[in-house]
Amino acid sequence: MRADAAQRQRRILTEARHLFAERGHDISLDAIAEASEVGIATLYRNFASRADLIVAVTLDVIADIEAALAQAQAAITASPQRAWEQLVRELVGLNLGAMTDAVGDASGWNAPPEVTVAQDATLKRFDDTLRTLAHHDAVRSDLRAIETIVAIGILTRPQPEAIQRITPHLVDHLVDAFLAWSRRA
Amino acid sequence: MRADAAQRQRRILTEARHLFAERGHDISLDAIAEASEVGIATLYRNFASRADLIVAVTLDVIADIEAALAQAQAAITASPQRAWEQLVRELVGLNLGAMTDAVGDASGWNAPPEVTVAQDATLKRFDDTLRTLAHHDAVRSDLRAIETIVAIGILTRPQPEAIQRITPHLVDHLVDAFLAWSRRA
Amino acid sequence: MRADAAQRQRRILTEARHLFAERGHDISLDAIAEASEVGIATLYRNFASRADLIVAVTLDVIADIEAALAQAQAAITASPQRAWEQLVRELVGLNLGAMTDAVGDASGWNAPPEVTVAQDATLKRFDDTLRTLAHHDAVRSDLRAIETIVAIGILTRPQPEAIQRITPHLVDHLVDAFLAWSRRA
Amino acid sequence: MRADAAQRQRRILTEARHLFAERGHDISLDAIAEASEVGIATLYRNFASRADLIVAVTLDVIADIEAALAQAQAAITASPQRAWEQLVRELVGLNLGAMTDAVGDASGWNAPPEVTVAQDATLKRFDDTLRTLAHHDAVRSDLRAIETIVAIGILTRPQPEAIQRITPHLVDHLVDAFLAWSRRA
DNA sequence: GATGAATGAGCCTTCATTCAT
DNA sequence: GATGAATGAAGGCTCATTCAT
Repeated sequence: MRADAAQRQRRILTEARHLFAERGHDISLDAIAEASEVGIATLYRNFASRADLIVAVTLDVIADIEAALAQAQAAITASPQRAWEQLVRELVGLNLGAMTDAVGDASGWNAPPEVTVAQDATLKRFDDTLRTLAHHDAVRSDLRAIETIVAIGILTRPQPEAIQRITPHLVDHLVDAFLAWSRRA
Repeated sequence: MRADAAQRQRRILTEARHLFAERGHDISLDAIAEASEVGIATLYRNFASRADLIVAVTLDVIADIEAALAQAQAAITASPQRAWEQLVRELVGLNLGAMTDAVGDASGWNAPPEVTVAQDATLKRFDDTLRTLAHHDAVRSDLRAIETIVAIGILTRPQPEAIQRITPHLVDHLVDAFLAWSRRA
Repeated sequence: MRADAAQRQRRILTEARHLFAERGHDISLDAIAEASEVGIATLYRNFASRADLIVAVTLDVIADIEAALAQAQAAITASPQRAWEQLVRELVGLNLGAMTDAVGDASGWNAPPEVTVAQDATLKRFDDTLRTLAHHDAVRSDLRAIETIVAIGILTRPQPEAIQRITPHLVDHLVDAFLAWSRRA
Repeated sequence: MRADAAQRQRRILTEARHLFAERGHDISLDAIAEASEVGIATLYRNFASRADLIVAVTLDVIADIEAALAQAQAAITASPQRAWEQLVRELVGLNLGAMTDAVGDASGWNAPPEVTVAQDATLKRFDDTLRTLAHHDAVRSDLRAIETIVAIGILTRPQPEAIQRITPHLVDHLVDAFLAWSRRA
């Protein structure tokens, strides 16, 4: 049952991340539970509150950012330019915007220590990577990790489906624009 | 009496637009009524439902886009480049993102005819302007009005205050990036 | 409608007081709303939270205590002994126990200022009355208002109905016991 | 193994009794299980429902009342007065009020046969004891066992901590009052 | 016509109870 | 037999919308 439970928790987390990404932050926990095919109380056993669930999803996203960073760092020596582009596209794929959305009821979301600690560590590593990239002239030297993350978050914030349908390539274009800008001295 | 009523409706509209921009789409109608210094029932007399209010605000925004377009068109002869930049910055000032946010419960928002008609007219005029600008090499020739509008909407979507505090110039940078991209052949 | 609303608020308050007294503190707000013949949201319009409703009921009870005190003070000159007994019996009739019960989830109930202010004023007046009574040898000189109130609260705490049925006169006896004790030097 | 199981059941029972006494009737079964250092399912294996647990605790209390009675009966010959006072103080120490509280959701608690049988037996023995005591002029002749039990239950009902802090000796005083009353012809 | 009050549906959360290992 | 996990029903509370003055 241990394995079963872990798997279920994973499913809830994944489903939550999907739904935050797809339908924005005002998705109900009931909806997440249903999508995960569990009762609402099971969701609560795994995540003690809505805030806790958001924290868990955030940590999950941060872990993915870490992974993307590691990959990028390994790729720098081969081609800094390509490593940077890869990294950005990887981050775009993570739906960071969904978290910006989920986190920000525009009201005060005070990230708990677990999050800020992980966040700070990741941002530090990211800034290190950026320094190396700047050294290789792959990015402008005044670019900061936090800016990059937030920028990608802004660009990938969940959109009403209608909008996505009408302008399907727009986000790609904006990412291109950001990439171009990020490289300018 | 007529004037009084019109003024009141105007105030509600303005206040709603402000609040959508400042506090995002989950602002309550009670809050809007209070900010407008009218009873909730008066708000409902003027706008039959939340959706209707959003429609009205959207039309208001579209009117402002029209005005910005007119201004731009007048300025093209003097300097197409400057006219384009001015137009974009004007649109950024309109908080288009607030509407993207208000409209998009991500769920099905079917714009009513009034909106699509106005929208289509404005988009047409916008596309005309873009054509002229492209002719003067002020923007890339494949840029479309809808893309521009949505792009600026994405960039100016209301952010959690914390994020604005941490990366205060980011939106400006992204607008710069978009401008640069929009000019490339 | 003003009058109507005030009356409705009064009805909710009264009904809440009754139900707290009859069924104890874990009565649901839905039940109170239903007994008051209003929707749950109306209850919430009048009392912003469960805590607020309890506060209101408490203030209502305190007002009744004040009235009982005034009556007692007027009656002292005629017969201190009778005045004291009257006062105690009056307080017993107020169902103070219901409030002890409602207030005390055993967890921390921090009385808001409105309550403590009213409480303190009433206790002060009560202690004055007790001093006068002690002076006339109608009560023991070491008796304090707070003790009296709490004692009567304990004696009149809502009981399971079964218990009330089996020992119908018990509370009267306990009140007699308290009265006798209160008079001993 | 048998002994182990019995001990575990005993521990749950004791812990439940403690927690009912300390934190009132709205303690959760999870909390009781945790305090007993068993899983919730184990608690359920031993006591099929919350009601059953309350029954068991009640029987446990009744057994303690029996013990107190036996002690009292043995002490009567030496000094009826002292025996009576001892008995009352013993009963006060049993936290009968916690049970009144746990039992009484004020809603219909229909004591199951096991309880009524034990209860009736104990009440009978208690009434016998009272008769003997009355014969020795140690208590009033119209005092009944059920009244005594319920009275002590009322006086020892768990109070909000704040109240206990403010009037620490009150329960003692009320017990004194009851004792005095119980002796009057 | 403007207002405050009323309403029910829906959300987050807890808890007694059952199930599967 | 003991355990942790799963569940649904219910409670406190909010909000878009309607009603009565």
